[in-house]
Amino acid sequence: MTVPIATDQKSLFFRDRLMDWHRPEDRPLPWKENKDIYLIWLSEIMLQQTRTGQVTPYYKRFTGRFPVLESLATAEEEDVMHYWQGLGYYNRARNLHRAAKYIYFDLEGKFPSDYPSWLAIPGVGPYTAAAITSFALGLPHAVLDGNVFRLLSRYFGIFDPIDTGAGKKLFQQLADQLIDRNNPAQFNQAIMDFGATICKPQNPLCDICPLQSKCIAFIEGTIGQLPVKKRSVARKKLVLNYLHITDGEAFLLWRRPPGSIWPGLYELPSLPEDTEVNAHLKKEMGLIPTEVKKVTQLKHQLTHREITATFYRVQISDFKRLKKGDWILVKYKNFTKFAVHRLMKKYFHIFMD
DNA sequence: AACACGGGGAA
DNA sequence: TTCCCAGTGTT
Repeated sequence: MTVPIATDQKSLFFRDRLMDWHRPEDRPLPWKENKDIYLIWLSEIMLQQTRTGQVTPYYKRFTGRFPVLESLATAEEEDVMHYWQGLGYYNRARNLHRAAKYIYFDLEGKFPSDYPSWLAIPGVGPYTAAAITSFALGLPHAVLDGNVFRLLSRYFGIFDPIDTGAGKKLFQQLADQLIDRNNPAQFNQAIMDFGATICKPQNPLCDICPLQSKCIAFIEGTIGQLPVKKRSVARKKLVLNYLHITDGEAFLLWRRPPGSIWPGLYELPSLPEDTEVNAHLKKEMGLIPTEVKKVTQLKHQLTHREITATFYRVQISDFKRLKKGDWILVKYKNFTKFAVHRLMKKYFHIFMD
C-alpha cells in the first residue's frame, strides 16, 4: 500500500471530524473487548453480511464452545455447524473450520501477520483481511464495507457504481488515502460506526452529522441516490396494457405526466388495470370499436422495474365521437415527431412498418 | 461480471 | 413488501 495520504482540505476535514466524532465506548460489542486475533477473525467472519445485533448471541455461544484456535481446529465439522445453525451463509462456517485446521496444523498455530497472507485464508476477502490486520495488528489497511461505500459516496459525491471492479478499486484507493495512519484500527472502527449510526441507508441523521457542511450529497440533495449500484436489485414487476386505437389513418397518443416513469414522453393510451377494454373505450373516450384484438405482449427492463406490456389493437370507423381528453390524434405519417420511450419504440418498430 | 449464498431488522 | 446488512467463492 503505497498510496499517499490525502492532504486536500476535504479529506483532512473528513478524517479529523470522523476521528473526533468517534467514541469507542458508544457502541460496545463483545468482540471489541480484546485484541485476540482469533476472536477478531471469528467475529469478522460472523459479521459478513450480518447485522451486529444478530451476531452477538451467536458470537457468545460460539466462543463459549470454541474459545481458542485449538478448540475450533480439533472440533468435528458437525459440531461447528451446530453452533452456526441459524446464522446463515453456512459456507462461512465451513471455511472458518477449514482455515482453523490449516492455521493450527499447517502453520503450527501461528496466524498470518500481513494482509496478503490473510487474503489467502478461506473465507477471508479484502474486507475481512483489512479488518483483521488493522484491528489485531494495527496495520493501515482501510476496510471497505457497505457502510464505507455509502459514507464515502455521499460525502465525496461519487456516482461511480460500487459493485464493479473499477468502482471497488476507486473506493479502496480513496479509503486507503483517508485512513489515519496513526491509528488505523480506530479509523476503521470509526468509519463503520459512523456509516451504521449516522450515514444510514434510509433516513440518515444529516441534521446532526459533523460532516454535513462539506458533504457533497447533502449540499446537492442527492443523498437518496447514493451509493449507486449497477446491478439493480430484483426488479419490481409492473403490468401495463396499451391501446392502439386507430381508424386506419391516425391513432391516439398520450403524454405521460411528470412524477411517473417516463415523464413527458408520449405513448399509446393505457388501459387501467382490472378494466375491460370495451367498457373503458365507451366510458372514457366515447368510442365503440368494430374490432378489438390482442396484438402482442412485450417485456421491458428498466433499472428498477420489469414491465410486462400487453398491446391491444382497437379498430374504429372514425374518431368523430371521441371525447375530449389528454390524448392527441396523430396521423401515421407524423408519428415519428413524438418522443416515445423505448418500450413504445419497440412496439412501433414491429407494428408500424 | 454475474450469481449463489440466509436470515432478520427496519421502514 | 423492499432494502440491505462489518462479503466471499465460484463459474
